[in-house]
Amino acid sequence: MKKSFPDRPQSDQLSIGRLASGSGVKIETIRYYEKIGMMPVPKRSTGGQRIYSQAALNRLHFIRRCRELGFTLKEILLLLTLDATADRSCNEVRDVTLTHLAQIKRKIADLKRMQSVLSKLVVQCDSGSAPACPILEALQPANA
Amino acid sequence: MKKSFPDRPQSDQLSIGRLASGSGVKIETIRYYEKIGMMPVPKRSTGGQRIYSQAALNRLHFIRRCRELGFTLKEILLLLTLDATADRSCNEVRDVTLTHLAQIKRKIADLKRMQSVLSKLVVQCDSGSAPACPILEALQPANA
DNA sequence: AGTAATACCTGTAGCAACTACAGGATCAAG
DNA sequence: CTTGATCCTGTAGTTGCTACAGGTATTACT
Repeated sequence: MKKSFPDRPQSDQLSIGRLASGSGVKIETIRYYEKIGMMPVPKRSTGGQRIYSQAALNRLHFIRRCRELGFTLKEILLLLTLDATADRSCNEVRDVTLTHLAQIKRKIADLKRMQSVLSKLVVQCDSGSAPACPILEALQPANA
Repeated sequence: MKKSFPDRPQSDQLSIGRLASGSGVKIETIRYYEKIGMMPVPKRSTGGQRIYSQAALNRLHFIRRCRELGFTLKEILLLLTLDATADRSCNEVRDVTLTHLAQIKRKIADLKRMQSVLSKLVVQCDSGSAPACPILEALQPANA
């Protein structure tokens, strides 16, 4: 009775390949996520291949976006479980995000310091005023 | 004739512990560096314990500073061999550094983007104007 | 229906740059 | 001479993947 396409049995039945191309997460990474418990264990075809639902795609999207924003998998798992818990978890989500934001700010500050140090060294290098390489000299413990 | 201290046999003879405390690099890390060829194989005492020279301390210092500036071990090894090669290696050192600087700039830009996205989300959260958690919603693929 | 080209499977090992044991041996000091 | 600190080797864990190898399933085409 159901007019299901043979190649796309149901619109919410996805092979791992489709899930990968649909989410921008590589196949190996999806299997890895399954292994470490980031993604639930999916159904299998009679031949043993993984079959995913739309919900899996949503979850993967969420994970990918969070990763792009620099969240660790642990943090993302926390966000996902908070999401499932629902209720007044908003504050906790906000806390996770704020903590993460603080880390980002620290990293930016660190990188800027590096940038400034290295830029100065390169400028000295460019001026060609030094007899030896000023970069190497600057990194030496002293002129021992 | 030499008035050498028993606990510091020669001023340039260092145990791995002293090398560690003197350089700020942990003992395990020093052994790891030896294993992967970042640090040369040191002499040993009759009992088999590692004995380092001042030169080893200098090298470790150099490595640590470069690490603090975000260079990878591979890059540092390159810098060290360039240093040994001496000659007109200054340009090559400059190239390594410039490449690294470009990477740093890219990282800063990425982090700033993250920061801006996350900050906006938290602000929405703070306003309390949303019915559900705006952070989680924003990360969802759509309002499916 | 047959066959070839994909796509998928499991399991393992590798990457960077360490860190953390376990289970001993050695060394310095009282 | 004994205690306690330091050191030894070797292995496994961390994070977040990626890359095989060697085999099975599915799909597309004729």
